Amino acid sequence: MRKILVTSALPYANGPIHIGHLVEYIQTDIWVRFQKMQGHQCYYCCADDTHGTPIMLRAEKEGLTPEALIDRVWHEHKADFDGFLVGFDNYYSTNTDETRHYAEDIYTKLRARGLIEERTIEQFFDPVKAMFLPDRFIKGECPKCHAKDQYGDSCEACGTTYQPTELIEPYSAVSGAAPERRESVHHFFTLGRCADFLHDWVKPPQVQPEAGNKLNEWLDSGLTDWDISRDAPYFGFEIPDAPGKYFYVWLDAPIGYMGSFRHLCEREGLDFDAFWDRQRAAEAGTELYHFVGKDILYFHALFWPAELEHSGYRTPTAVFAHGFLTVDGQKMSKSRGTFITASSYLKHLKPEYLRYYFAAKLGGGIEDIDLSLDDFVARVNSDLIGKYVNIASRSAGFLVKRFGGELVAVADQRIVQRVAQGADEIAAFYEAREYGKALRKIMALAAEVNGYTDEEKPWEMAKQEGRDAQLQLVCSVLINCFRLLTIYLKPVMPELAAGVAKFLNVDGFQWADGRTLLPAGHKINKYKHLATRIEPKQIEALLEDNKVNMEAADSGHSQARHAEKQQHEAEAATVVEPIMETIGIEDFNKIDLRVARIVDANPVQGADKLVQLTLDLGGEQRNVFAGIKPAYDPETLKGKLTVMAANLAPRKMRFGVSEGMVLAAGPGGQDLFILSPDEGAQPGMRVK
RNA sequence: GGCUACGUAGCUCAGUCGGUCAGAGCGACGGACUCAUAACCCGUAGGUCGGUGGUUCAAUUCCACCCGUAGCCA
Repeated sequence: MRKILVTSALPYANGPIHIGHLVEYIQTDIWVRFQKMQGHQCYYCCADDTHGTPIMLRAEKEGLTPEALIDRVWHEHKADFDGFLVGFDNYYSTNTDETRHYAEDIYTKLRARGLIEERTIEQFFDPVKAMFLPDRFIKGECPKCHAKDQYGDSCEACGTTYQPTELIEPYSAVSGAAPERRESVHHFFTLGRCADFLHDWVKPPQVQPEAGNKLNEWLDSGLTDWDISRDAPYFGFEIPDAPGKYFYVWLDAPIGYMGSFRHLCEREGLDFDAFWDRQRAAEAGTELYHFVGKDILYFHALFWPAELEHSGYRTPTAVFAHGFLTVDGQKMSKSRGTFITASSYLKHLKPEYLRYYFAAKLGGGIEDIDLSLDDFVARVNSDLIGKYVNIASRSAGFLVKRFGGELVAVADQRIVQRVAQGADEIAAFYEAREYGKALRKIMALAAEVNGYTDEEKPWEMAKQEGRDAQLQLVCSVLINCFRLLTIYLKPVMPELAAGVAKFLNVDGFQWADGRTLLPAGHKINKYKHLATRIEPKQIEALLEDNKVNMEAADSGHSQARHAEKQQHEAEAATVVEPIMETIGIEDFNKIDLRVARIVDANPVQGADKLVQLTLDLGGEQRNVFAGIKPAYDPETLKGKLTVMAANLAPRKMRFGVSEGMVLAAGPGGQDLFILSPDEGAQPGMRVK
């Protein structure tokens, strides 16, 4: 049995969890669930990252103490993670005694080894707020392209990077005051002296090959020492032997992994040292893995192992980096509504759909992944509902109605063996974080099972005399295959798997259960829908929700942080059609617009885009064909109020006569939005 | 600017340590079926594998350069 400790990067406690963050937590959670299913001892620890200037200022702005702010955000984050079935063994905070203890411990040991140096540096100081300013809190004119209001580290207009001291007419983003330059003593971790160790360490399997390239680039250009202290006022841990100096948030963030695990150990009586002490960990053979975004590799694959190595702790077994998330091929955008927060997603859609889609896109590398919304809907619906769930749906009815839900033995059936034989390959894919390959394999097996069903034709057996035994066999085969596929999918879709366990009348699923089958005589329960399809409307509503949310969203500039950069997206200008030539009121009045109720809506046989609408105008009913099928499911339109052009000449179409036109906006396809009047409007009312 | 990735069918992506590897899913089209959440099954899709050169008997797969996209430059 392996003994494994796994972490995801700590989310910063100044903003909500969004789907960009979730890539990592879902990726990690799938891996952890897989390890647990294997019967390994595996712990998943994480925490909120709570320190630093942004938190301090944010709390002040909201009239809270930092402690109150981080407490509130902790509960928000925890609820989001619970909602997405991210099963931490412990979700903690960095602002805790445990984390303080290890921060001080590591610092003290590094210092004893002569790896901490004090140097005087010059920094911008805000005379009004009486505080030193991080680069991000200084703004000014870009020295190169002269764009105004650029941040202190880089220009968003021309992309140049520079020192804050190079800004023209700098000002404090906190108070607006002109900053002064002041000297201060800072503490540095002399990373440069760890280069030899890091050269050896930074390579597979500790890091992925692509990550190794990047890290070597940094190594080869020489490591500069790392400034790990900040001056008061600062929300964080005071440095033991340096009053008024605090640990920089990035020093104690990874140490939060230790703090969180320590807390878990206290609670469950685990041996902390067996996972962290260099000697003890080597003896115990424990493993330590960090899942992180590629943007924070520097911290996790250079600073962090160097700190650990030189303070007597074990180094990570591996750091697994992943890429960023784009939505429909572009950075998440608030104006498009694709900056989707975890909580808003959960209001509209099941978490496991996103888990499935991310898993389908994830591999072991550090490439970015794209959430293509159309593809998301199509993939979830066709893979999960059409292929996988359908297997249960098309066999359970016969079994329950005809045989009291009782199964017969199927071990000798070829298709069952085929599915069972996939287990090792799929397990290897999960282990290597090649979830996309795992799911491809699982769905290929599901397709084979559906093919088997079509060959056997159980529905014919059901109608013929004397073929009961055959029918029961085929359906037992299908249920057993469905069970195996569910075992394979469980790391990705734990809740669905739990539903399947109930349906199949079993306790639950471990990976090893894939080596056995349901025994003859086992009875399953009546089948109820295990999952429903995603309607395109749900996606629209989700995007709409997040467009509204943007006002409340924080500008979120802070230190480099997973997915944080994605908040700086450029808002793409929407192409607006030119306004047409001016008309008089008399021209406008020629168009008779009426409120109409959609009393019936049906797809048109033989037409891809048309929906046949029956519209009630108060007194009369109209038949109207509207080309809105790609955007609306006819079912969802029934009963809605909308607006129609009522005096448009009837037009004969291939499918009948259209007596008017409903009003809709948008470029077409799925991006089509029909108008609807506010509450209180009645069918037949004239719109003017 | 330097560096690192990526650019394969309408869409989302596999794949090639150089030679039957030009693929899958979705969409589309045609057919079949009706057990199933109009799901499932079968067939069709002719895309110069970003562009231009080079190496080679042979390149989508190696090299160079160019174009485009993303990221990194602590």
